[in-house]
Amino acid sequence: MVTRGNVFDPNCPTRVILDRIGDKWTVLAVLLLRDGPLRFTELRDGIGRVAPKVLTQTLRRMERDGLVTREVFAEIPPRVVYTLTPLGSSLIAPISVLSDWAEIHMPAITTAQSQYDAAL
Amino acid sequence: MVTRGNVFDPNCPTRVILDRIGDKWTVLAVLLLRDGPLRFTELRDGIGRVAPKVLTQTLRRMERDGLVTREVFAEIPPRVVYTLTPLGSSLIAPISVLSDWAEIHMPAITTAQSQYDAAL
DNA sequence: CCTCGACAGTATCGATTGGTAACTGGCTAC
DNA sequence: GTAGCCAGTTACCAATCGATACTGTCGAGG
Repeated sequence: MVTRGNVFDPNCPTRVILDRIGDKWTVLAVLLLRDGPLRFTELRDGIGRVAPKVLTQTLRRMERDGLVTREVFAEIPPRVVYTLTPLGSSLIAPISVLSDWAEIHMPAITTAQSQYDAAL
Repeated sequence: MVTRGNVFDPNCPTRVILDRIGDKWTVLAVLLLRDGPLRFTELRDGIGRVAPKVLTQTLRRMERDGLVTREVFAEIPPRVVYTLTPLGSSLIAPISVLSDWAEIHMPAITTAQSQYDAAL
């Protein structure tokens, strides 16, 4: 018997974790960092349209959760590099499965939506 | 070459879908419905602490996305049964992987958090 | 000399959401 | 007769999201 949380217990921290790793920006950040460390602007540009404030919040949370490391180089101009930790890397597989699902089933969902909307 | 979305395109609907299926309540609802159809209160009680309004919103969204069907029996007291569609069932595997990850790595994350908080 | 841009963010302000508490109607059980 | 079940809805409030503007330091260009 392994020590293990239970997502159906509202007081269990897995609830928070599940919400955290299901976060849109977190998912995209993990997928981008899959191929190696990136800088702040590289993440921002890779994600596309994200306010810097929100990206900072996301990355700080991920750092706190032990998913990424944040290395600051005291240079001019400043350089900050984000790297996946082993814990963060272990998320790549589950998240890739999820994003694959989203990409593959997108047409089915959009048609379901238009059917639903047309039935009103 | 299969028609397929790209989560890194901000204009692609996969963005929305990724956010939708990563939603806390959606994940829990899918996991609960894995073993068969459930009624509204069964879902509410299974999830634990969710406001009825929020659960309704979640279920309507899932219905619109084609993940669940909503059957209303015009009885007294009213009875509404939610069932996973094949599309919704195809989400079970990815989501189970995610929730397993959360349950297994919960200790690692909580220790990472306390280390981070202690370092301030 | 003076301004412009890069970088990694912060500050500020609305708009949008997420969530809580209270209410609905029709019945049934106490 | 009043209390509760069922599946929600309504009114309201707090937290969050997102867009825009700004910071400080430096090198490059005119």
